[in-house]
Amino acid sequence: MDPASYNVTDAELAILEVLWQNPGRTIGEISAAIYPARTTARYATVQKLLERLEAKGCVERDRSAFAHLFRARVDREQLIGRRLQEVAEKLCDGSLTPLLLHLVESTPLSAADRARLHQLIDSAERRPNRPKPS
Amino acid sequence: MDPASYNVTDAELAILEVLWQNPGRTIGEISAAIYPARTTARYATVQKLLERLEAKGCVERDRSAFAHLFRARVDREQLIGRRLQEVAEKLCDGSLTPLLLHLVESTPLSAADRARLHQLIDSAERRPNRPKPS
DNA sequence: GGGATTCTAAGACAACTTGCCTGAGGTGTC
DNA sequence: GACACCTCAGGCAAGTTGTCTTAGAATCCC
Repeated sequence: MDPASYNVTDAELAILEVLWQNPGRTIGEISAAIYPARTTARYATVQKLLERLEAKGCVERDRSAFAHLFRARVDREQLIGRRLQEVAEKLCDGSLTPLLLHLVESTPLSAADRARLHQLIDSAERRPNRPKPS
Repeated sequence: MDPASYNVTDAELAILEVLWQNPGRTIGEISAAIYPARTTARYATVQKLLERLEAKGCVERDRSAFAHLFRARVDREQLIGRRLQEVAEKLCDGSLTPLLLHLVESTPLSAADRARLHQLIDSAERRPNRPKPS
C-alpha cells in the first residue's frame, strides 16, 4: 500500500469516525468509544488499526505524551474524493464527469438541492480549478 | 457473495469490457482478446472469471452450443451506480446527494458540461423517480 | 476412424487483505 | 511493589483474487 492512498477498510473507517468527532484521543479512549467492554484484545485491535491508518497517512500520532494521542489527517470529503476517483479510474477512464452525470440522473433531488446545484455549477464557472473547502 | 451485488474485481472487469464491445463470445474468443498468446492456462483463467461473474449475475451463459456463449447482463452504468451506492453507504449514511455536491465542487467542467447539467437538473424536477436509461 | 484441437468441469494454489488476538515488556501511580 | 495502563512485535484464521493443472468429453479435419 503506497502512502496517501487513503484506502481505508471498514474497521479503519470506524476509527476515523471516532477521531473526526473527538480529535486527539488515546487508543484506550478510541477503543472504549467503539467497543463497550474494554478488553486487552479489543485494545490491541484498535492499536493495530491505528498503526495501519498511520502507515497510510490517514492518522497522525503525537508521541510526546506517555499515551500517544491520535488525530485524523484526512477528513470525510477527502475520503469521498478518493473513492470517487477510484470509481472514475476503473469505470470511466479517469474522468469524473460521467459520475456526475450519472448522479444527476439517478438521484432524487429536493427543490432546495436543485437550487443549490444550479448555484454551485455557476460558481464553478468562475472557479475552474479545485477550490479550497474553506 | 450474494447475487446481484455486482462486486466486480479488476480482472473480471476486463472481461466485461470485452463482452460490452463484443456480445455473445466464447471463452476462447474472450481469452484471445485479453491475452495475446492463447495458452491453456490463460483460457482456464478466463473460464474461472466468467464462472464467478455468472455467480454474481453479471454475465449470462448460453449453453445451447458446444462452446458456451457469454453475454454481459450488466452495463457500465449499472456498475457505476453500484459503486457510487457503496461509497454513499460507507461514507455518507447512504445518501447520494453529498457525492453529487462533492463532484460539482471538485470536477472541472466545460461550458457544455455546465449547460448539460443545468438541463438535466431541470428535467429531474419533472421526473422525481429513477428514469429508464432509454 | 483416428489424431489433433477445442471445449467443460473441478479444484488446487500462492499471495494478499482484513479483522482480531497473544505475549513480552515499559511507565506511571498509589 | 502491586496494579493499571501503555507500547511494540508478531501470529493467525478466514476470505479474496488471480492464476494454473488436470481429467475427460465433444468436435473437427484429413
